[in-house]
Amino acid sequence: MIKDYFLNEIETAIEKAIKDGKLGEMKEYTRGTLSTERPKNVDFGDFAINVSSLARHARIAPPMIANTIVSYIVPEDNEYSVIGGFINFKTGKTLLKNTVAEIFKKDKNYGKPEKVKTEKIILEYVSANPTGPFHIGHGRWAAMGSVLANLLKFYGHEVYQEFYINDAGSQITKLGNSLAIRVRQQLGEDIDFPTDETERKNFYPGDYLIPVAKKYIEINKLTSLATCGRGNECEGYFDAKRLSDFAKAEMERLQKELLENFRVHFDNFYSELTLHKSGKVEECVQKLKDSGKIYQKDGADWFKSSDYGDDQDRVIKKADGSNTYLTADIAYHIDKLERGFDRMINIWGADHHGYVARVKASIEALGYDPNKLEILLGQLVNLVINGNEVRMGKRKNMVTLDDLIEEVGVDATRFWMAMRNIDTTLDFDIELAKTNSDENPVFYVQYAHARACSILRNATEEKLNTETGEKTPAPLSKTELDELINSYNPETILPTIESAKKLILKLEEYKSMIKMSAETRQVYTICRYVQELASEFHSFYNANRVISDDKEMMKARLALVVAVKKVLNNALDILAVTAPERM
RNA sequence: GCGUGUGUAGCUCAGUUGGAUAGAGCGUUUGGCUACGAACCAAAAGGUCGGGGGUUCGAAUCCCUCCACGCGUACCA
Repeated sequence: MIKDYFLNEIETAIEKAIKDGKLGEMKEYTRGTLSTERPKNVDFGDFAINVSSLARHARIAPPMIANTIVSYIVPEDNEYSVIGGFINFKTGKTLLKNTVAEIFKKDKNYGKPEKVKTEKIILEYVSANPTGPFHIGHGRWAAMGSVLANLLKFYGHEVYQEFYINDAGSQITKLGNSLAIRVRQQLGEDIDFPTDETERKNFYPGDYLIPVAKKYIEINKLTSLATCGRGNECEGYFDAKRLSDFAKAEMERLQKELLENFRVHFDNFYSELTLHKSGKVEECVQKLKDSGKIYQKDGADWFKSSDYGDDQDRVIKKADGSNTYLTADIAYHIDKLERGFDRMINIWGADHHGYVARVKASIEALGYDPNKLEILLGQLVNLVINGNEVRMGKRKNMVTLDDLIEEVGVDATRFWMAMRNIDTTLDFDIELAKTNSDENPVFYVQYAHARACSILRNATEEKLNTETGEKTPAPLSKTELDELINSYNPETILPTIESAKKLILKLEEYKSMIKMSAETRQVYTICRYVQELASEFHSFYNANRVISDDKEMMKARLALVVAVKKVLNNALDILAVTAPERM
C-alpha cells in the first residue's frame, strides 16, 4: 500500500538519522510509533505523517525533525514537503501506474492481503425462532452477516456460516397451539385467540399461520370438524406435537427460502433440539456440576456466572426440572469449540446484550478461552414510513422482511441494511430506498458501474448517424480492447495519469479499506467506499472524455474505466449487490 | 438504580485510534447536455461536535460530571 511505502521510507530515514546522531537526544526508534494520516487539506498532499511526538525524545522542534528526516530520503518521483511537524507526501507517477497495473494483474484478488494470519471462523447470525416470518430486524443481521462472511473469506479466513434454530422450548408449544386455532377456524369452527392480554401471550395471533393451516388441512385431507366423529382418527390431527412439528417445518422452509432469495447462504442450520437429544446439554451441565460451579437455590440449579464477571448468577435448571435457554446455548458454544473453530463470531441484536457475560462465563468455567467468542451487538432497526418512525419489536404493525424485499428489492435492502455502523440504530426509510434517484446510494453506485460498461460498449461499436445514415467505424476494435485488458501494459495509463490521480488513489484505497473493514468487522465501510469510488468515477467522467481521436489517450482512459469496473465489481461481490451492465 | 449504545450542518450519517481551516450525501441556491447514459458533474450557503469541568503543546476523539433518547436488567426464548 502506498501509505505503507511512505511510512517505511520515513521510518528508514529516521533510523539512519539516529545512527548519524542527527536527531538530538533520540537514541532509538521503534517502528509503528508513527502512523500515516489523511491531510486535512488536499493541497498539502495525499498522505501525511506528524512527527511532533518525536520532539519529546529528540528535544528538537518538530519542523527541524521533519526536515532532517526528509533530507535522508531519496524521493524517486514522489514529493515530500514539510509544514510544521508534518511531512506531506504526494504520490508520484510510478506508484500510481503500478496501482493500476496491480488491479489488472490481481483482478478478482485485488485487495486480498499477501500474508495474513488466517483463522477457522464460525459465524453465527440471524438464528431466529422458527415461529414466524422474519421481521426487518432479522434483515439487518442477514445482510450484515452475509457481507461479513464474504469479506472474511476474501480476506483469507475460512468461514463457516451457521444458523442456530431455536426449535425447542415453550415457544414451539405456543406455535402448535396457535396453529390448532387456525386449523379449527378453517374448518368452520367459531373460535379465536383469547382477547385477554396475558392469555393472548401464549399464542402467535399473526395471520401468517392461516396459509399454514390451509396446507395442513389439504395434506391431511381434513374436510370439516363435523366429519371427525367421536373416536375416529380426527383427534390425532390435533395432537399438539403433530401440529407444532408441522408448523415448525413450514416456518423453517419459508425462512430458508427467503434467505436464499436474499443471497444469504448458510453452511449449516443447527437445531437446538438435536443438541438436547444428543445429550450434549446434560453433559455440559454435569461438567459444570463437577467443577463445583452449580448450586441449588429455591429448587433450581444456579450457575455461578458471577465468578466470571457476570452481574449475577444464572438459573440453569428451573424448579420444574426443565432447562433454560442459556443451558442449551452453553452446550451449543462448547460444541462449536469442539468442532475445532479458532474463533466464534456471533451477530446478536442489542436486546440480547445481557447474554454476553453469561455465555462467556460458561465458556471460561468449562475451561475454554472466552476470547475466542466475539459477539457483535447490533442496534435495532426502525422503519420509517412517510417520515414517521415505526418502532419494531412490537408485534403490531410488524413489517416482514419478505414485504420489505418485495417493496424495495434485494439490492437496495441489502445495501441499506449494511450501510450503517453496527452501533447505531438504523432508520430504514422505505420511500427513500425505493427511489431511483440521487437520494439512493445503491443506484448511484450501480449507475457508475453501468456507465463504465456503457463506455466500453461504445468504444468498440460503430456509430450510426440517424439523420444521414452515415456510419462511423468503431473507435477501437474488439481485439484491441481485449489486448488492452488481457495483456495490460503498465505504461498504458501514463497519458491520463495526472487527470486520474484522485481516482487512482481511491482505487488504491480499496486495499486499506478491506483490511480495516475485515479487522474491525465493520462492513459499512465497504458501502461508504463504493459510494466514494463511484463519485470519483463520475467526476472523472465529466471532466475527461474517454472516447476520442487521440488513441493513446483513449486507451489510457479505457484502461482506467476497466480498472474502476473491476474494483466496483469486487466490492459489490462482497456486498452481494448486483453490478448491472445496463440500467 | 445498574449495565450498555447513541447525541456532530435543516435531515441521514462519516470522522482511520490525540493533530493542520470540522467531512460527505440529501435538502436549499446557482451554473453545466445538438459529444462516451444529466439516474451525472461543478460551486455556494449551512457547525458552540448535547451541556459543564479536567488531562496537554493540541480534544469531536481520553477522564469526571450532568442532560436527552434507544436497548437490556426473567426459573421467556
